[in-house]
Amino acid sequence: MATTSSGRSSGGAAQAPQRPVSATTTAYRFAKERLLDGRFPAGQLLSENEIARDLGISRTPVREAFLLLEAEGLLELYPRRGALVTPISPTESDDLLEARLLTEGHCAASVTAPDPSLDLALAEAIEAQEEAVGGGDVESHIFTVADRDFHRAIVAAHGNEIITRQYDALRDRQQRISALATARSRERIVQFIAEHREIASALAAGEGARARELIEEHLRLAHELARGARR
Amino acid sequence: MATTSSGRSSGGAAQAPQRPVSATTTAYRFAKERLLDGRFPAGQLLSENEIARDLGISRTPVREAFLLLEAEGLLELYPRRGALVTPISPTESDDLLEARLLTEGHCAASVTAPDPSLDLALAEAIEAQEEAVGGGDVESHIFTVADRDFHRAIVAAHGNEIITRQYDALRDRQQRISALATARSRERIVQFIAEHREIASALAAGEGARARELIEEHLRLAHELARGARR
DNA sequence: TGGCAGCCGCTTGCATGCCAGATGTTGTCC
DNA sequence: GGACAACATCTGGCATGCAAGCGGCTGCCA
Repeated sequence: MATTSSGRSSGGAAQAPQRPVSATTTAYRFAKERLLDGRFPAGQLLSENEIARDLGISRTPVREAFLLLEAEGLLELYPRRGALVTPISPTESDDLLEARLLTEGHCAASVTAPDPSLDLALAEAIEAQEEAVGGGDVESHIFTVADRDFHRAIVAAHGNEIITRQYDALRDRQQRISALATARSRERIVQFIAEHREIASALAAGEGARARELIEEHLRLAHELARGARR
Repeated sequence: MATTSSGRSSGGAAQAPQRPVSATTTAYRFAKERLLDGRFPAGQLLSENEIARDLGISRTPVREAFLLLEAEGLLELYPRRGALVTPISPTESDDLLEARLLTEGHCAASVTAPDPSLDLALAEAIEAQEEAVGGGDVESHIFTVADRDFHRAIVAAHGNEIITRQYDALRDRQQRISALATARSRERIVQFIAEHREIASALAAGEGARARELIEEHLRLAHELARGARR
């Protein structure tokens, strides 16, 4: 129950038996990281050859990674032409917001009694965010990761694996969009954290319905801010 | 807007420029079809070689198809061991029901005014089901396909591509489960069609909230029946 | 008879090579 | 000068080959 992301997890290393990491996984992580943080910008054409060369592996595993990324909607493969970084559709951001509202709202609302392990996960995520802010680390990944963890914990606590998996895919896509635009002012971040606290305490009280409302507000606000920043 | 399924569509052929169909796609369709209809039963170990031989292609495209199917949750790849047809978890059926209730209910409820093109799609699906029943064709795919079309139309009409895509994945997984068990008595099918009619007319009247209730009832009933049949 | 070591055959992982489709370019002709 | 045809060169699609991990079988030994 600890994988961060879908499929070939990149995070949550732990100290597994240290399998040498397959070349396919290497290529997958390499490309996905760049797709999500914007180093491979939407509309760019990628070539298997180039990435294979960069990584010192053959085209085969790169090709496999591309296939996976296409299935996730991050890449579009055009036969004998190349791999296009999926353009961000005008409605994508709205569509994602809707899907998140639906999913997170549902999962939050299903909380009707305190759940200590959820509370713990939320507390940890909040703490991580505060540390990031305290350290002036507003730009780093830390904040983003902790934000994901916070929201993911709510969904995961609901215990529906299928929904959780689909939710992870949503976050991946969203991360790519927000990489474009997120104007992270310190005040906003502080406010986000405050909202997280409120949400967490509603859940700790077993008040799922209230948590749902707070989450919806929170997500909408973030959405509006991002939209503003993108313009 | 006509693809039936996710990714490398298997249905909805239409008469595209008749691209020769890539070997990867061939392998993908071949395996997916068998995964969904139960000819590759849960727990079975598949081998790239065998399928490649059967299809008269090399292992490479088969391997790529397997990767895609793993991403869809239909297969689990174990390094150097083989591909295991994902076992059906005890909660999978419940999880799917919940996800469908959430998604379909949401999309249906969003209908607040009549939508002629939705009405048409629903009518067509209902008609196809009746034809199937009339022809005594209760066991055939026709009924299943039309059922999918009916429910999918409601989700697709909502216009959120991301949600629609995820919904398709849900249906794929569900099809695999119901292939196991669906006891199709004629009376039940007739009843299902009647319920479809009710849902369609609620939507035609722009009464999304009512349609939602009907859908929820409808799905729960089907779930219960399937559960009973599976025991 | 029970346990264990070594082997054999299975599997996939991945590199490589060949080929065909697609595109941009150049040279020619009007 | 503009249009078109042939070419050069890029791309990926897929077959093939080799190596290495893993499991089960066999045969030895206690």
